[in-house]
Amino acid sequence: MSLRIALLGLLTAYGSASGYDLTKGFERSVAHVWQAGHSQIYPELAKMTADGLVTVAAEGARGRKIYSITPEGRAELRAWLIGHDPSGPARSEVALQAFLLPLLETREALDVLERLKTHMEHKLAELEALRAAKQAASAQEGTSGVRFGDLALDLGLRQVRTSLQWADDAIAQLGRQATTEEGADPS
Amino acid sequence: MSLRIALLGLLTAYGSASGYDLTKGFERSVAHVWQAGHSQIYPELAKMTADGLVTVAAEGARGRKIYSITPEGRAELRAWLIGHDPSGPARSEVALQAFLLPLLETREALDVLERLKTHMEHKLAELEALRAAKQAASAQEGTSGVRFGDLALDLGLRQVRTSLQWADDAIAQLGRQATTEEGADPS
DNA sequence: GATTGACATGTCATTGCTTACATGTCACCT
DNA sequence: AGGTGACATGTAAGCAATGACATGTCAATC
Repeated sequence: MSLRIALLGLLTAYGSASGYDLTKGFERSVAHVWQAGHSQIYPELAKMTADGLVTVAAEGARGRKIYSITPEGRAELRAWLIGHDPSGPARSEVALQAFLLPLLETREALDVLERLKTHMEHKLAELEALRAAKQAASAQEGTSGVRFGDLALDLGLRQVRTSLQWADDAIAQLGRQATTEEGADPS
Repeated sequence: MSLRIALLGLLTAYGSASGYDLTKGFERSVAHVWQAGHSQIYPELAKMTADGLVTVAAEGARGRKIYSITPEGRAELRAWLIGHDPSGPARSEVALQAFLLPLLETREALDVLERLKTHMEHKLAELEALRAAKQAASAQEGTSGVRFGDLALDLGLRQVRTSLQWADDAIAQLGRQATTEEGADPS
């Protein structure tokens, strides 16, 4: 269901777009919020056309099909935004690793945490680059107010920073434990 | 793959357990980290038995099968913890709603944010209850140090708090925008 | 003229996951 | 004796998602 919504949202933002454009859109702006490859997008667009949520407005060069959203599509999107209670299945590989970490020896656990931290630093850098790019783009036009995707980007940035902090604190905590263990048990 | 890991992890923690026990375990402790119903767990246990990662150690009353982890299973779990780079597909319905929020009118967007906030407050309460229960349990025994699931619970709590903060700030920001709009356009 | 690479759209097999169906045991209460 | 509800294990249909396969156009470079 959510894939449909994401597509309808992008289509609203773009006015009209091809499957290819939307695939690129997923790689860029929405990537940190929802993911989908072209092999999922093309069939979904076909289904949505059959359901009357989008239409092929025009066909361009190289078999390019340009979709645009229909009133039914707009209604569907609106209804989801207003009425949908997010219950997204909590599935996080990072959290799972964190959960199981005490199964490892302290040294090994520290290594894993360091790797996780590096990973998060990369992600933070990506998101900050994205924000910088957005700000540069919006400075050119005189647009003001909250723009498409801004709130989600802010949320993403905050969450990555929180995760980083957690990793730091977890490393410190395990580090303390390791040294007291050494002191208590100098084998 | 991650389901296998979660099962191996729980099995290590419990020593040995039936499919039913593991299903309950998913509802309780791991719920905020990974989810799975019994219809996914039973077949997976069968496959893992075939692959030699677990064995049926005993059969109890009511057809109860008690599984325990094998050395191969332990190795698999260890290898994943140490070597797996978490790349978990970023798919969050909350973030998607946040992303698309500017498509709504300010008033409607504020309503959605309030609902999200309530939702997050419930989740926060759940996690805090879980933490309280854990602390009570560990106070009875004299266990010290970092326990199974503690780090993940801490991460979860921090992330929910961050999300709540974000919601509050987003509400404030949209609220300001709404009042300036009224002032500029008193139709 | 040939190759490279971005553009552009699709299918298919497999795996993961959800929901519903289906069956049966055992303890306790009435 | 019958009902309820926790215990216990499975199967099957169908949707969602991934990764690999497959095909073809067009512009620019070599």
